[in-house]
Amino acid sequence: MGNINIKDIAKLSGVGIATVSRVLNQTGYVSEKTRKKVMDVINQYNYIPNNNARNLKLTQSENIALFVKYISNPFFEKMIEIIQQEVASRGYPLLIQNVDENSDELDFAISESMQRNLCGLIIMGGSYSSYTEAKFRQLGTPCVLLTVNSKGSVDPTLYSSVTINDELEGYRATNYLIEMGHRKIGFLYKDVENVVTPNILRYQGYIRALEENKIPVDEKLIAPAIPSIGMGFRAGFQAMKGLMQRNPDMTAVFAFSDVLAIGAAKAALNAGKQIPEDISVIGFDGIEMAEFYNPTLDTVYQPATEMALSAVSLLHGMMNGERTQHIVCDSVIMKRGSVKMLR
Amino acid sequence: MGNINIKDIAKLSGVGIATVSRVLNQTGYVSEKTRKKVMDVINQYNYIPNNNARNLKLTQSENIALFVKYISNPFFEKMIEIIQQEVASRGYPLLIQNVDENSDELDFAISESMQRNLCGLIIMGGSYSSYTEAKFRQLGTPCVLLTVNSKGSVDPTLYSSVTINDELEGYRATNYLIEMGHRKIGFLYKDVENVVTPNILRYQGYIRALEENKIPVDEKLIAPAIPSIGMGFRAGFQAMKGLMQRNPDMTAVFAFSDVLAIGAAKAALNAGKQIPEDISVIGFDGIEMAEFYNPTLDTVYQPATEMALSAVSLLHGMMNGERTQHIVCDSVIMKRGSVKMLR
DNA sequence: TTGTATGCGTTATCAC
DNA sequence: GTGATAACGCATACAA
Repeated sequence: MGNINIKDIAKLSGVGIATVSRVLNQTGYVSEKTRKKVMDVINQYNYIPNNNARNLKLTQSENIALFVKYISNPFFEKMIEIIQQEVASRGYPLLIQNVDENSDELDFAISESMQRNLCGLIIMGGSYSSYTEAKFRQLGTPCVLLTVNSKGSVDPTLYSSVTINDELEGYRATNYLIEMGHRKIGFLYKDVENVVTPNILRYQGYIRALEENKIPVDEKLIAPAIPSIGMGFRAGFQAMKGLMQRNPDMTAVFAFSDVLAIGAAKAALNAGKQIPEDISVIGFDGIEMAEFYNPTLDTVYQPATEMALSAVSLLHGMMNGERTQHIVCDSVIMKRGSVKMLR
Repeated sequence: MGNINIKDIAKLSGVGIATVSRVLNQTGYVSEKTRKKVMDVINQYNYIPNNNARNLKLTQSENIALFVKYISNPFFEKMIEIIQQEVASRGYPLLIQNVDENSDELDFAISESMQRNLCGLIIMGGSYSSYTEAKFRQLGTPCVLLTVNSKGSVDPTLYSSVTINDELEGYRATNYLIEMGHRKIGFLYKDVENVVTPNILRYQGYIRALEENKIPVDEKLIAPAIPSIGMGFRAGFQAMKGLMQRNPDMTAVFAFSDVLAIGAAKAALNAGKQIPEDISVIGFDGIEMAEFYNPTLDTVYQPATEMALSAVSLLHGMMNGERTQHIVCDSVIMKRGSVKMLR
């Protein structure tokens, strides 16, 4: 029974209800003697204050929430862990909420924020669209967008963000392949209708790199992973199979995520190809798994730790009245064992 | 500003506060005309009821929480996703909480449960120790343990559980290697002092298989992954390096998780060994990544989907007054490309 | 069918 | 130093 409340504690320790509250919250004066007396009772009965009542009274909770679109994305794992630790170290509990594919992450965040009186929130994943100024105003709670931004369509003082320059990094990765002598470069991405996500931006970077190098863009080389299979290994595997069939002369593949890249690599290996001898593969994200794959995968490494730390730090700052900021982190191309110099 | 409340809505729609509440909760009678009128105002002002107040009043929330020890364990990913979907499909929001390494998951759950008036909870990961009857009684909320149990030290009507038989599966995996002709079998596990976790049970199964087959247990072949490095790929990598140095004649390795197995495989590959020609590797869990590794990894596949579904189903049953249950699922040894028949 | 009044467990403002 | 007591926003028994 968790039915024991502050009134019970007050009665049991023979003091007033306000005194118990003071002991609990270390606010106001209370003599050492009564403090000890009350604490004893609290410990004895294992009393834990009810947060709902507390939050209701304070019209604000001490809860920070993390909304994650696609919580099973391995790239998010590390960031989730760090965010959790950082938030905890600042004395707040972290509520993690998965946002399912069909929900709008900001709408969901607004709803949850109002319902739970959140004091701050981080949105990770998601898309660049659907973020309107009205929504941020309605939210009215410090908010940090992680890995996405609003593309400048919203007053930037309404939220903070931590991102990378997806278009630029996609451009760089493609350029790297081109510099290594590749011309027939496949691209694996996730097709989401009418929604701007990081992978679309990376795709744009891919296109730009080709065009700047006067390499014709070939539709056949571009493979949207089948949405129904999701964004996992299997999607990369299937997409790569089709890609190889359509393009026997393809020498390299750029996948918009490491997970997709690993699926693609497996498909190539299964087809009897060697990596990188027969086909080069580069992924994106820099998840640990890419490092331990066989062969070790080249990838565009996003500084996940730094990004997560920045996000929490920005949020904490905003909660203390500091200004919003928009941080764009640099990625690094990890040149390892899966891209071969041609000729 | 989320400062708009039920009283405002009542005033704005020219009705009483109770009527708004009735409209909101679809309880009691309310004429279609006023219902519509109220709904219009609600939509217009984007009113969202305050959950803290609601939960406080109801002395119970509609929140189900999932406590995960080591949320970054890839094996948990899929289960988290399914649990989230299942819980949502039953109309409850799911709060996911990571339990950090140093916290006792049950203590944490008790505290959170009381603070938030949870109506049900699932604990995933964690250890077999520390679960006492007193704690479950204090919890007083439907609770399902997933992947661990209390080892019979607690009245089984106080909670439900969904597990596999870790000792037996560890035994089977080892036996499989022995049947394939291996005798020098390394074991990779995570050493946690004085705590019984699934990996200790798998270790016991390993020992039993050796003993039953009259294979001497060799301390040199047993490698605890360094705790400070964690349970990730890197830990498996490092542990395997030491293992290979100490045992040049080792022909097979059984890792207590796929993640550890992948790290170990990479270490073997880096040392110039072929898998499975020079050394066989088998993991545990059956994460998707094992299937897409190169080579495809043999593993003890845990029915993650089934386990997650069962957990939610049991919890839901308990919330409706049904009895507790203790489900032990069967694992399957996936025989793929990383174990070789010796001679 | 609708409105009023009470209490859920806290915190904080007062008096004492 | 301490103890009543009024909110916080909502659901509901009860009266109308």
